[in-house]
Amino acid sequence: MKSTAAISALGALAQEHRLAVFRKLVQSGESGMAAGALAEALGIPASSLSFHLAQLRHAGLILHQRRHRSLIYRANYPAMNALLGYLTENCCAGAPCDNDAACVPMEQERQSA
Amino acid sequence: MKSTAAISALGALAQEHRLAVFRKLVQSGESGMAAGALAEALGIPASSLSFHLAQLRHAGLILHQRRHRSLIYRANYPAMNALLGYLTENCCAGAPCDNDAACVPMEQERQSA
DNA sequence: CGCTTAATTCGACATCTCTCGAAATGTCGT
DNA sequence: ACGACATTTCGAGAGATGTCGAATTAAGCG
Repeated sequence: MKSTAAISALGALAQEHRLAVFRKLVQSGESGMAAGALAEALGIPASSLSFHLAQLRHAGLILHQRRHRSLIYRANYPAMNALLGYLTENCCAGAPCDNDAACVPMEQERQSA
Repeated sequence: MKSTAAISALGALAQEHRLAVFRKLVQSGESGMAAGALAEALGIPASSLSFHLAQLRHAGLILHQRRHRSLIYRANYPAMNALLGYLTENCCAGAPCDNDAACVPMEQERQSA
């Protein structure tokens, strides 16, 4: 990961609403959440949320796909892993995690069914 | 770590010059670097650098102490660990590193003597 | 096609951020 | 105390970011 990409990703997460959105998407796992559902859950006006989703998307931290009339957003786990990797390699002493567990979707949500 | 602290830390790192400063301080290990040395190494005017150092300091990511006429800055490793911990816990699936290695100073710089 | 729902884009505004020279502050050597 | 050095604070301007209602685009249903 290049430092410009890291800066984009850090900047995308460095905002109250966007961090909340990203956390929510991580919690919702692979199935993700529709924009409207996010807006209601977080109490953010649709147009404001749309702005923040675009920022997260440009930073590569989230992905979206259309399902019927809704746009479903979900966390891009590999991107988050790359950010964590960048930070541990470049901003720590290079003594990070050597297991490859890292950043994976929260499966427990899905397997509850 | 609270999410407000995480946002401060993320915001502090989400800037070209500040990320460069922090990386430089990580590289320089426990001994740190003086503000002037940083300014010269990174080609940033003193007053601009001072502004960025203040941001990093307010975010808790760096520490400083006076040595003779210079102010020596150094990375606050525990703060960086806390940020990494926050991100792996809240923005990943809670399957982070379970070893406690994490973020430690780059000792190889010092032990070269 | 026309209607409804879902979401984005536009536009205008307020606010925060970054930059950097000049002035002020703090520290040391003599 | 004075001069020189290291750094910060001040101040003003340019530019980026966040907000959100209104208008627009897109998808599905009858």
